[in-house]
Amino acid sequence: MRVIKNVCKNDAALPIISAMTRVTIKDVARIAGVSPSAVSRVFTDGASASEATREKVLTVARDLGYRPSLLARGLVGTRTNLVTLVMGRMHDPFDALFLDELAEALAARGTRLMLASAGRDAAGDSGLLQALDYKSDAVIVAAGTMSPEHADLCVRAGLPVILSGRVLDAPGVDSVLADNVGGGRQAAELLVRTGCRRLAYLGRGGATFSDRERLKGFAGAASRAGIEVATTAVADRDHGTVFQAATDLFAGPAPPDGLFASTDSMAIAAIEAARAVGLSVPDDLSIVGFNNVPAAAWRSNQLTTVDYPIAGVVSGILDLLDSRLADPDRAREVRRIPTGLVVRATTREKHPHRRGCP
Amino acid sequence: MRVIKNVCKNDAALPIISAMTRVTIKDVARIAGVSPSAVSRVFTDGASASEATREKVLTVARDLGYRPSLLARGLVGTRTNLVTLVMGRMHDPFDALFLDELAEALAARGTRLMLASAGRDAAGDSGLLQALDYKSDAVIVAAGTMSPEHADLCVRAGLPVILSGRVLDAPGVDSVLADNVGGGRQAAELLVRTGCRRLAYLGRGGATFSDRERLKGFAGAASRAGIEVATTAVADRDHGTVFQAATDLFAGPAPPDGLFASTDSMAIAAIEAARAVGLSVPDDLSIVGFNNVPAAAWRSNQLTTVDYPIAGVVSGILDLLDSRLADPDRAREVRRIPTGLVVRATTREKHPHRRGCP
DNA sequence: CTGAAAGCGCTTACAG
DNA sequence: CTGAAAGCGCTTACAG
Repeated sequence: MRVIKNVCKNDAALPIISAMTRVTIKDVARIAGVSPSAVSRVFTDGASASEATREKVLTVARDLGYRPSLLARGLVGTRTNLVTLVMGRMHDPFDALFLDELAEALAARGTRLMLASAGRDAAGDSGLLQALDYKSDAVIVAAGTMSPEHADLCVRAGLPVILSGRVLDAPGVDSVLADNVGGGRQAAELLVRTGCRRLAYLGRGGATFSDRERLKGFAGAASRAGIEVATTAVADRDHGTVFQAATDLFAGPAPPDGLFASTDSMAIAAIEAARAVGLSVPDDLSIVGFNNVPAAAWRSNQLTTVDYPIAGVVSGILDLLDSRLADPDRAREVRRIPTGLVVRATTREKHPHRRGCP
Repeated sequence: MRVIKNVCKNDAALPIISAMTRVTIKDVARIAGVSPSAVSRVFTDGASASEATREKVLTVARDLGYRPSLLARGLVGTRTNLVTLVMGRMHDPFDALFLDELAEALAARGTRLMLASAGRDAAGDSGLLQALDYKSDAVIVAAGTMSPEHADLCVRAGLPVILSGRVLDAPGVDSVLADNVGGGRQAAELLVRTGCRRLAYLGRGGATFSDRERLKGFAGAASRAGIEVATTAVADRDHGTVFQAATDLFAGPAPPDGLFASTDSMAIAAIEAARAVGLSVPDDLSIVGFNNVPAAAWRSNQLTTVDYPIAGVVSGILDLLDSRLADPDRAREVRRIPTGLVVRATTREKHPHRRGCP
């Protein structure tokens, strides 16, 4: 390798990067007339280096186009500034919103992001291993169900695990999530308040953590109002499947007058199903979604929904990341970010049945 | 560090990973009674090791929970099996579809994916630098506009650059993209064929590479049919902004009877605008989108659109990646993947004005 | 097939 | 403030 160094001279006025040959700390040290240690210190925040040295090194580094190898740094250093995110397939527009916000926030603080698909193994443990293999500072798990065993393995290995959107009662494993239970409650209270009496929940049949929590909050609040919730479960979150399930529900023997869907995507499919069977929304049927994705605001949907506090969840994750890195032994923390209701046109005005009351 | 090794004994029947202490190749070598080189060979495909050695090493490695450090491997080896993807903000559902497919395809071949936001700098050069810093096998650029200078820098440094959705005429820089021009042509031909005569293009005003190409194909085919295309540009791709622009266009002095939008998202906003101003789609106005995102198929949209061949583009990228790694000096290649037309309900039946002809 | 040695590019105590 | 030395965890020629 070294043999061909400089065989191919630069012909342009660009940094002197010979083909295939990386500029190393030694090159900079040699040309600047200092030791590699000195160069290293100049590139390390808070390390001691005289102004003269700093200037010499910086100049040479710039001229040579030197950049410290993150691989070498990671190998020897204690922190890599790298975080691994375990995600599932991004089948819902919401997933992109979340990833976008997280990626942006991490980039803003100079943290690199590596992706690992939860993919085949439900536990997403291949993602954890990948995080370990690259010595990630932490792994953020936003998909699948993590087993306590795997979580424990990571924590022992010194890899902080932060769960997004799910909770695991394992020592050292932090969680950040939207207050799904609260959001479900808000949905139920809105529907009840606006006169709905036959409430239904359209969800994944408990297939995901969020789905279970949202139903719990919804059913709980409904129950307090003396209403029992009918649930419809759909195996696949695909639009067509949900549309069909909703159509069956609406055309069935006990159609609801108030529906809460696990996600906006499902709620939108329900709106279309309502139209298909000739139900008027919100006159015959009120619908509430969850997430507040852009499509919820579209003119043809105007979906009332529970707003997922993405920014809050993301900053919660960064917060917990910092805290955990600062103190690896701190107690686990679960942070639930409050949701808000965004009332649009798929629910009725307040108190329609109280019209005329004082 | 080493001092605390084994201070905290394992209490469970899990691999022996002492707190904070990584199992290294030396540990495995020592316990297996072989040299580190031997262990390395066992973990290297196609390296020579006797069956006895292999078995011993593998057993010990499993018991100890040993995994080769990718950092160390990357530092010393010639390939890292790591690819960096430069993406912009994921404001369109399409972005998630693409990333999802790419991530899945890379994972399937055992390649790790690192994310770099194009973010602030339009050139996305920070992403390139990040790719360099981690010794990525290649960088896939799917956002922003890359300057020839930066591309050249990467190629010189031995970092293959693969452009997705854009083309750059620089040596060694490969590209894969949907045939935008062809797609635009298909849209125009469909509209003309179904009787539209006043064609309009709703796009980003040439802000992106795709936008320019789609308009080019559309306007070219329209021109061959003797029709001049009116273009409407929108600065922000936000739904509300597009809705307003489309409303203005439709309510303006020269409303079109056939509209081609740069993306499905924009086309859907246009559908809603048409409804808002009382235009009937497709009777008064035909609309064609681009991408074929899930929402295009929704009952309330039923959007006729040009299908973006995501799978084809992704496999093209992997293909070019392999080729480039196998032969770094090969000529640059631009691969355009054919698009297809998905005809739904926002365009008319064929030849409505020829009704009665033989 | 196998091990000793050198090296990847960097940082971290350690003396000065 | 500075440099020599050791080491991070691995692989790659090089002899055997």
